[in-house]
Amino acid sequence: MEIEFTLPFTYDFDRGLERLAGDPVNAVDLPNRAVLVPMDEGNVITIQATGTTEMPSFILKGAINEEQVNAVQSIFHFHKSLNPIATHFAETDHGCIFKEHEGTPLIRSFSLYGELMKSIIHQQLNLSFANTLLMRFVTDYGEQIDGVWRYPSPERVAAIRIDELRDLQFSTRKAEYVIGLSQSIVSGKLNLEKYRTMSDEEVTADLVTYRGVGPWTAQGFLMFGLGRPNLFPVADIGLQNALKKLWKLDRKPTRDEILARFPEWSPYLSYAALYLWRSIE
DNA sequence: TGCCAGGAATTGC
DNA sequence: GCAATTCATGGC
Repeated sequence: MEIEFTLPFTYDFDRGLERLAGDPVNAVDLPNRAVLVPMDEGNVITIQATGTTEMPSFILKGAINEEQVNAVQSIFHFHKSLNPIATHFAETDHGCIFKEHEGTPLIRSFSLYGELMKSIIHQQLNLSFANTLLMRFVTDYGEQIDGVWRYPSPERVAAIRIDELRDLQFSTRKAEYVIGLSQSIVSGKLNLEKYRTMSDEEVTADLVTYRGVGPWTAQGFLMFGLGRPNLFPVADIGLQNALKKLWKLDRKPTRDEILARFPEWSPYLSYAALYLWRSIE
């Protein structure tokens, strides 16, 4: 199945793609403006941009049914206009960062489980080393099919011994978190799909009961896993550094200084966070 | 070289 | 309860 379509709103696919390219697990082809999406059903869908930010158009190839087309359109935020977000930030008068990233979508992760594993692995590590660790995890235990890496199944990870991950340079705790969460999924206690219909607060309250998941990880999961628009991980070092730069401070902003801006950015806190992250990449 | 990194659990008072 | 410490190792 091959589909061509246009979007009736501003959409900066290239910026969205740049962000996806920062994750080495993703199969992104920046020069050709394309990305491969591994689907749960086993096939791979290709999205390629053919238009511009102002006149976005795309070719979608490889879907096996209408449901997959809808799923992908939801993942990429093709289904709903981004214009209200740009309008909102224009009115809050917070400058150049939000204006500059106008039309940049929050593209969801292709796997809820993968997003959770990635978040755990990224905790408290510099991005470079975190990505090295993540790629070791995926290449050692996952599989590459049709040019795209897939995360291992929770079943596979649940059976890993801690010392195997230690050999990949995971800390003991990080190994325990990754394996333990996978075991909870295998047992049926933790059901990530169930979160899709729950509120941000309900998902957070449940997620943080699991060892290895704190507020930062829960908020990241909501943003990038479920695509929720109104979260801002105040504990995030990257966001603190981005605000330090934006506000020209000689120190990182305090929690209260950040919280004071929430009313202006709400209900699009996630986009404020996304654009701030992009501003220091 | 020493501090920091897109945190969270554990310990100590 | 809340602050300090620990985890682990690469990056700069």
